[in-house]
Amino acid sequence: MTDPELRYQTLVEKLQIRGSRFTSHRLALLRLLAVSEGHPNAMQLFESLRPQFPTISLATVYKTISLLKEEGEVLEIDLHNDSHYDGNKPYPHPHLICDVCGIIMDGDEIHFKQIIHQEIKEKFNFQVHREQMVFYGVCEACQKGK
Amino acid sequence: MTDPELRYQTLVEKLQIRGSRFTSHRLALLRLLAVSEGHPNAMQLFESLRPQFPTISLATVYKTISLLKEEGEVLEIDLHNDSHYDGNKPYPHPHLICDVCGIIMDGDEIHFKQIIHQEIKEKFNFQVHREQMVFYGVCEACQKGK
DNA sequence: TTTTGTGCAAATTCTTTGCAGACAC
DNA sequence: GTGTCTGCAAAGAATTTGCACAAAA
Repeated sequence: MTDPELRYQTLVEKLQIRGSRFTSHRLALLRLLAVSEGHPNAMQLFESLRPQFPTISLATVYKTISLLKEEGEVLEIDLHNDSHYDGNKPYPHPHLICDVCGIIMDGDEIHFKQIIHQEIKEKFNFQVHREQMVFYGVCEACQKGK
Repeated sequence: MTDPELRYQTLVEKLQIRGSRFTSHRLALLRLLAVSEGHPNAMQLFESLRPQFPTISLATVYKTISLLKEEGEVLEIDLHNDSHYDGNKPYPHPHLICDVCGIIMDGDEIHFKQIIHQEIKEKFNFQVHREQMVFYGVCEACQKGK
């Protein structure tokens, strides 16, 4: 687990190098993305920031996310007609999505990645650069009927 | 590999049982989905059918796909703002997408599925019902510079 | 003061929906 | 005949874009 403050600094530095400027809205969004353990979509980020920044717009959220994606500092998770973002762990990793409560969990402790890439290389002679794995099912809490 | 004609019959039967009716447009779409080795999206299906059925509409394509999804006879692949469909192998299976030529290939001969589900069960106590795995990279043909 | 970021609204893209007429059965 | 399917056009939802103004450096 990355230290959130450290992660925030990284995001700031990446944009600094790029020559980007820092508005209060943008800094707040960076912090939110750096800290967030969840996997918000653009609307959720927008709604999270709105109480503190009532004039912020959804377009600004998209535009800043777009910068961070270019820098490889935000991972986009393509779900059905809905993109979610992970600014905390920007490298591809599996996600577990509960059909009952909708939670999106990280499955980054799963260690089959090398094996799979190897198998794909051998069977299909296909060179994997990145992957997106989403597992749908029922999370522990929902199984226990909470 | 399923026999395309057999697969077509299965799709027809599924809709028959359901009490659906068969227009020429719908039958042609079923055949296209059953036969297709590729992974077309709605627009591509629409364009494939249009030469033979100039009056067909995109809405009809979506509506019939929707029926087949309900019957579990079409697999939807959620890509970035773009859904592709597999009516040939409707069960979840990995896909390999070439960043160069854009081809979507089946990776259904990859045998790590049981292992992964087991690992997810053990590590997260998460019960997997279905999954979507997409691997992006460079296909054999494009590696060879064709 | 120059360049980039912002909010707004309009435009895009993909998909769904409502409806009157067409067609399957 | 009657109930479903169709094409069309409009509506929705997520995302992008153009632009004049605001703010950063």
